[in-house]
Amino acid sequence: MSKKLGKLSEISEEKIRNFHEYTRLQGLKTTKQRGTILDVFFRMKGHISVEELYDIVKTVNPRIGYATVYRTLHLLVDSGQVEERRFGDGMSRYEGHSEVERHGHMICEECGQILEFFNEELETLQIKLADELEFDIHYHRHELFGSCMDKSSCAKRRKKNPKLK
Amino acid sequence: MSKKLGKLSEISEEKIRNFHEYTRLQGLKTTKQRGTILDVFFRMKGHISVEELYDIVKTVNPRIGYATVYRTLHLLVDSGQVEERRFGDGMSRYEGHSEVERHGHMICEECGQILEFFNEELETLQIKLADELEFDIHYHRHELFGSCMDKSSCAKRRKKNPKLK
DNA sequence: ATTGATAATGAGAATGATTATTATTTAGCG
DNA sequence: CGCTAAATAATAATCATTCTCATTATCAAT
Repeated sequence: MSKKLGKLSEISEEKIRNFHEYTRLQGLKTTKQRGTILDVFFRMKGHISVEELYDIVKTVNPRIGYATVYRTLHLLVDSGQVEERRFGDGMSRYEGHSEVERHGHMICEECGQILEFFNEELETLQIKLADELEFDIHYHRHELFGSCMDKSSCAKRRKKNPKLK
Repeated sequence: MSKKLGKLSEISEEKIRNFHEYTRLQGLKTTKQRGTILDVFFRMKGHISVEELYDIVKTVNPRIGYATVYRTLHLLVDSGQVEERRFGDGMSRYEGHSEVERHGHMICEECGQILEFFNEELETLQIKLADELEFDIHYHRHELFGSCMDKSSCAKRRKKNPKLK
């Protein structure tokens, strides 16, 4: 953390506090590496892959290893501050937070762009359906695959998601 | 296909016909191996992993290789007769058909049991939301993770999904 | 501040699902 | 039958992720 980074958002700071609270309760230790990884992660936005995160972490502290990034990300998920997502490109992506707590994604198969959506009615409906089958929802994943029809964006972003079929 | 297998359901037979129609149109060939794999696949139910399918295919014709199972499954997906799903256990699963065309899944984190659900209202809502963001849906994935609260089932099936956290 | 117990790290090896390669076999068609 | 492209089997390669283990760091108790 020798390098200076910009300011963190209010919500990110809270998530970092929650994370530390979690590790403390679990009897885990506070390390510089985790600090760096959290700092970098919560300054990024969108749906971040391990590689993307690792690449930036490297620029802050080149001695941090891949495994540590993985481990920290898992801890972040376990602590409930971050969610793990798997779209179709073969790797996990993590998102720290969003404007809305529970939301779905629309994934453009042309360019890989990811849009988020939220609808109260949808949430209610989900709970109703789960109740009918006596199922208790912890979290959900709602993904719509299709075309975003945003020509300029499609062309631009395709390159960044070559694996997306 | 030397081994005799039970009868195929009406819908499975149709899917097999559709598959052959697809391969014919694509100029692809009909092989014994694919025949065997289809026969076995459509007699299985639920959300089938490549390994599960391969294990049974082996008992019918031990000379069939892993790669052929993968290739055939991909063809089945391409032909639109089968859907590929990825839940959280690290491998793809395939489902041939369901009572309902478009449906979601409730996945029990305790035991790995997968329930299916369908709701017309949900479908309509999805389309409405997509329209608002000018998004054209090709297919969707709607998964609710939680607990099925089916004690006996939970205990029984946990063994089969050791990876499920 | 030092120690001791234990968690964390880093580097690289290992894993496991999936894909690619390649030599050989087979289907489909004249 | 005989040709040609596609398919197969076996195996190597790939790639994200996890594990191993020797070393280092944290932190509570001394």
